[in-house]
Amino acid sequence: MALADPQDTARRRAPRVDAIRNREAIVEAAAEVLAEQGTAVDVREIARRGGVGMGTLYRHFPKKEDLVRTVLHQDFTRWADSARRAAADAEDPWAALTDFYEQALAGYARHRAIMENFELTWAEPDLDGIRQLRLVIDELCARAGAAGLLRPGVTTDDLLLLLVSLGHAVRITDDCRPRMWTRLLHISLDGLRPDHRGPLPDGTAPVGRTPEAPESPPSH
Amino acid sequence: MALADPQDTARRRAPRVDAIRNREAIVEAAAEVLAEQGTAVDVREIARRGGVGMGTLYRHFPKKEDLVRTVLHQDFTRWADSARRAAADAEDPWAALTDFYEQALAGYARHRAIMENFELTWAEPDLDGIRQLRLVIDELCARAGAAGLLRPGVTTDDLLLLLVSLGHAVRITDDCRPRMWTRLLHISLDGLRPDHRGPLPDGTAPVGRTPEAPESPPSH
Amino acid sequence: MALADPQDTARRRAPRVDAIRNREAIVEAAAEVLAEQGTAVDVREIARRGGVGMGTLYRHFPKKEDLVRTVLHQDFTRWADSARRAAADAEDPWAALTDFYEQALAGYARHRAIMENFELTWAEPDLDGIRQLRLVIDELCARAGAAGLLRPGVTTDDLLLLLVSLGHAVRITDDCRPRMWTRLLHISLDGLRPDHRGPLPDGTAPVGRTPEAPESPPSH
Amino acid sequence: MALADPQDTARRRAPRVDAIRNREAIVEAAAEVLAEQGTAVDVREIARRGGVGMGTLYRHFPKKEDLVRTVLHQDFTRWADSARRAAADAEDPWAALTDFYEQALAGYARHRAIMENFELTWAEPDLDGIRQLRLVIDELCARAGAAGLLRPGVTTDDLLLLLVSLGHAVRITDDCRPRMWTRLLHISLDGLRPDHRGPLPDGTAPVGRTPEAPESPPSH
DNA sequence: CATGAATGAGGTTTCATTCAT
DNA sequence: TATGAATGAAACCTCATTCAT
Repeated sequence: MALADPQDTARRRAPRVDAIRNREAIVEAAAEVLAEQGTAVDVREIARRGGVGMGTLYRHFPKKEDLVRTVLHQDFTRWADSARRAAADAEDPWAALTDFYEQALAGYARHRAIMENFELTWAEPDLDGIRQLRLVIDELCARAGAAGLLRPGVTTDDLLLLLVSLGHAVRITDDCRPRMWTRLLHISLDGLRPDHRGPLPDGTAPVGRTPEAPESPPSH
Repeated sequence: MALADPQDTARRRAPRVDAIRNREAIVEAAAEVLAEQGTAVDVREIARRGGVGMGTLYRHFPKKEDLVRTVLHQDFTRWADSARRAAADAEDPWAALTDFYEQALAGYARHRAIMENFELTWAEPDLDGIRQLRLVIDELCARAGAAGLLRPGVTTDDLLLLLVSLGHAVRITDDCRPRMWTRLLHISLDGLRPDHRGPLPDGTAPVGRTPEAPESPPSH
Repeated sequence: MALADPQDTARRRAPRVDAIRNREAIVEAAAEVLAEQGTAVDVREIARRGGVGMGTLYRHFPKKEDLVRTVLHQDFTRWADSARRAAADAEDPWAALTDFYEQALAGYARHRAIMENFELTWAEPDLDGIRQLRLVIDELCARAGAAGLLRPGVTTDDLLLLLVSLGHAVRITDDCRPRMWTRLLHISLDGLRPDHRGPLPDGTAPVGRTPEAPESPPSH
Repeated sequence: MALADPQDTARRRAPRVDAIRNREAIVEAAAEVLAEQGTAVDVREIARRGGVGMGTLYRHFPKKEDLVRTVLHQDFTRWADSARRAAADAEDPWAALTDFYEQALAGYARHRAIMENFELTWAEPDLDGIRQLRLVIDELCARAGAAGLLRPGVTTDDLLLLLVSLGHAVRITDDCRPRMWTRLLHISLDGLRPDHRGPLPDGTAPVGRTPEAPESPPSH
């Protein structure tokens, strides 16, 4: 049995060695290109970089979106995994949280496709890869909250939105002012500290002072 | 010279007047469309709404980007103007600052093209319209700082980046969770308060705890 | 007024001269190609024969189907018109009917796209061009029936189906046995003569002798 | 020879037996799919339903057309056989003929590929399967003719073309007006009756009244 | 000078056929 | 020998930009 198995699987798997290599090459190439250029890339560019023909690509991923989803799922998952590990290593819940942001922003904020699709978190909340990341944040939030290190009322959604928001900041400043975003992160994290006991708005009322004549956007 | 010119053009009244009207119609239509749909919009849609032909549009703006820049310049300028007025009306420097954010985010964050192109603030810092907005923020920053209402070390750039960053948050949550962003604004503004005396990073060193193995993004 | 009009229209129409010429060239090329090859043709072939670029074609006809419909409408209409004229010229109702079939089959049965789309007569009965043709047949049917020259119970639908059916016969024999179909037409028309008083089935019951074990098609 | 061969292959059992089984599986699957969807079907669908790989399929049938021909040959043959049997059972020559049409149209007219390729009867007259069907019709024709039940001059080709022609009628009406075609069959069969003594055209001259200006098709 | 028609490269997807395993 | 992955030429359609009128 133990002997037969390798052969048996070999028989079945023989043709697949190439396919698997190709699939991986495609996914890898796509991950590269999607990170660099976002989801608007030409599928041919992916095929070219993966060293495969269009047909091969479309055999593995019948629609461009399938490929994009696969890559995003993979990258989100990797991200979530490494974040989980880092959280486990952290000294205290607050350090876990700050490390998470630092590493997320230093690492994944350049991934155009990830950042592009992060916004779907609210519009289409169950994109599978994002869910995993949300779980990580959920836990970070709970731990810091339980330890009394987090401003009361802060939710996972708040932390997630902060992440996306800062991710955008990273992307737009990264070329010219490489770590300028760390200042913003610092500020935001301080705003999350528990010594701010002022209640957060419920997401329905305006913040700060209500403007009497809420300056409207250009009339167009 | 200064005398002859107006007369000369006045004599052939039609061209200049029409041209100006057309130019304005184009810019107005473009402002509308760019606010709604962002820079990816079809140029023909702009020409159609402006009631002019493609040729006219391209005579005034040889490249799509020229038109986009013009519109953004205008809209940034208008924004800066209204923000300046609002700042003058505010009771105190802190209220001026919070009002500015609230109104900016409630109003201009829906302007797709503005938000899309805000990122050029750092990549291409002299987009003229943005400079004006920056001046307004500069003043808000200075006033709040002088009144001791702002955390030490906060710069105009920080406030600008916060604006862009929150603008992104608005855009991605606006459809599903209309005012969720107010919570993030609250948090960030609290982080800007002067009771946070911890120094901000200089934009070169990592924030929080230095990660020993700064988890890198996917190797691509 | 009479003077102004030409100028006025000229002002508006000037640019269109080309467009109209192109549109006509496209339709003409499409008519050719569709007649020859049916609706499966490559759009580029049409553009090439029309001497225009793809963009021009798609400006006039945003979808391939729009172009196909336009051509079919035009060709069906022409057909219906000429058939109406021919019917008016015919000596008697029977001659009108036989002439119609003869001419239809000699002329339009080679038009692949027309024949392809004829089958939609029942599936999608209101394709506009076909309706006109149906009216012609309706009249032929009524006249012949009123003159007692047509077998009782024959309907427009019967005549239309006969036309499509024989059209198919024409297409498949045309290359090798050019006018073989005339024999079938002869036979069918004789079957339509009023001396056949046997009632036609109502389109629900089997014809001839009911097969005890109605030989089924291959079990697949 | 007859003895050695089976033994020889039996010794290396796998190749021949498998090959035959595969070939049959392919043909069967193809018959199914071709009947359902016509010749435009994707080859992979056939391989999938047959449970074989593309390579196997292409080993047996180097071109898609080879497979199509094989299937059509088989299906035509089966059809011819069952038709022959039915003809033998029929009470009289006329019943044999009408039964043949009724059954053919009720059964095989839904076989998309058969109907599609029936047209090759004249273009490529020696497709072997069709020849067999032709023989059946030949006999039906001869028997009915000999019994004086058929209009003089009617040929096997006429009957064959009628079959194809009505088959087309079946296909295009089957979905919406399931048995409408029986009326057309009735009419055509009546036109074949011997009381129509009018000579049939020889397939070269126009039928009915000669149109003075034989309305030509669109000038293309 | 205004018009809007024309251009054609470029994007995604399908499928008959070949070829490495 | 069987497998099914790989190939790549089309096919349809869009849109920034140019050019004849």
